[in-house]
Amino acid sequence: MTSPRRSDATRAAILEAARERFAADGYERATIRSIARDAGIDPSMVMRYYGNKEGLFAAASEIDLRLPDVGALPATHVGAVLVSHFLDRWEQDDVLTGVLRVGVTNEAGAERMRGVFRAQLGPIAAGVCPDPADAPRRAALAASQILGMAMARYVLRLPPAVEMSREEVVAWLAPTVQRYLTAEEP
Amino acid sequence: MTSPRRSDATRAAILEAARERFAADGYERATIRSIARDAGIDPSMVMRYYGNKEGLFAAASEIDLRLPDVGALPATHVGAVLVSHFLDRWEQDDVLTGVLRVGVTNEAGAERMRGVFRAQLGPIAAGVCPDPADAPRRAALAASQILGMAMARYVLRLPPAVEMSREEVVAWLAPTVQRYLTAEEP
DNA sequence: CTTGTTGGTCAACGCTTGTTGGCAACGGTA
DNA sequence: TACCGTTGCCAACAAGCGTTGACCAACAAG
Repeated sequence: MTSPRRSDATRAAILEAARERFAADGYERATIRSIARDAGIDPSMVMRYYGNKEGLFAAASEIDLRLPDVGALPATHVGAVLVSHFLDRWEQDDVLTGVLRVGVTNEAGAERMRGVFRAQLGPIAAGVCPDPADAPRRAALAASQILGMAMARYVLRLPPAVEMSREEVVAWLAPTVQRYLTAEEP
Repeated sequence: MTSPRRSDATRAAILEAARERFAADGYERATIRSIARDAGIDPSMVMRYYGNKEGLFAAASEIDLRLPDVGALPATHVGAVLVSHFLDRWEQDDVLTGVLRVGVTNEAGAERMRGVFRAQLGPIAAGVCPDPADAPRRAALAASQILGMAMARYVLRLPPAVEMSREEVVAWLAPTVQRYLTAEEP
């Protein structure tokens, strides 16, 4: 279909540099010039390939949470599986931290965050919670706990949150998420 | 001691405008010029009274969580009292949203956040948890849930989190915070 | 070989930013 | 009255920003 272009390597280098910069600096301080410098090309190339800074961010912030199919596993382990999965994703993928950072001061980033929440976490909640009608609420509760730990551990770096082991975090957070998603009442 | 200066009104106007701008826009997009315009004075006045932009932020981001004395109330209600208190504070005080926004992209903001956490939330945890040795860990867990809900509800504005009633949020989050602070094991 | 398309650099644009120094008006004090 | 520190505005600075258009080299098609 789409034949490979000679510039594909450059495009990829730009995207990679953009992801790192957005993750490390947020939207405003991640300048097109610094991204271009990291990618080893001229700033004007970024404009040619991605239109403007917003377009670049849109391209660099595609998120796939790769959430597992929770229908296939015992309903009592959903919390642990989800928490564990999110810790993995956050440690492997700069984009998550990037979008979180950007979403806080930039409306496009916040909108992207809401989209991911609705399209990817929503269905999970709908699949495991008792009454599908309040699936969104339950998804939001679970998201609040997971986002909060990501903030504490990877963005604000509160010392005790950073020092806790992976297993410890999972052990404490899993019951919470499990309850938010499946408990009949608060 | 310190006699009132003729410029106290101006200084206060600057601080108020700064708090609003930092809360609404974050550190980078809240410009000294826009803050001065809001305060109805010249940008150079901001420099004279607060040195530079970082100094202004430092002055505008003093945080007092006004946490209640948890020793005085039944240990089983700590979770509900804290969650309820934080919702109040977040809805009344721009500074909290401001520092949260700034802390995400600015190191000074993150440091301020860590300071508040250690000095104000830490003692609370130490006062109610079984073993004082892991009070910091428990405080971090509680903070992660509270911060996460603040993000979802007041910063990212995930629709379901915004639409939930205050009582509903308290009902769901209180047992979580209670468990993080007082449960013997995860 | 010529021609047209693509990949890439360079220099500049208009604008905004934080920050600085000069200068005029004010208000107590002596 | 004359004086001096305070308060405020104004104009400018250097630096950095996103963005643009002209221009050159490499390549593919005819």
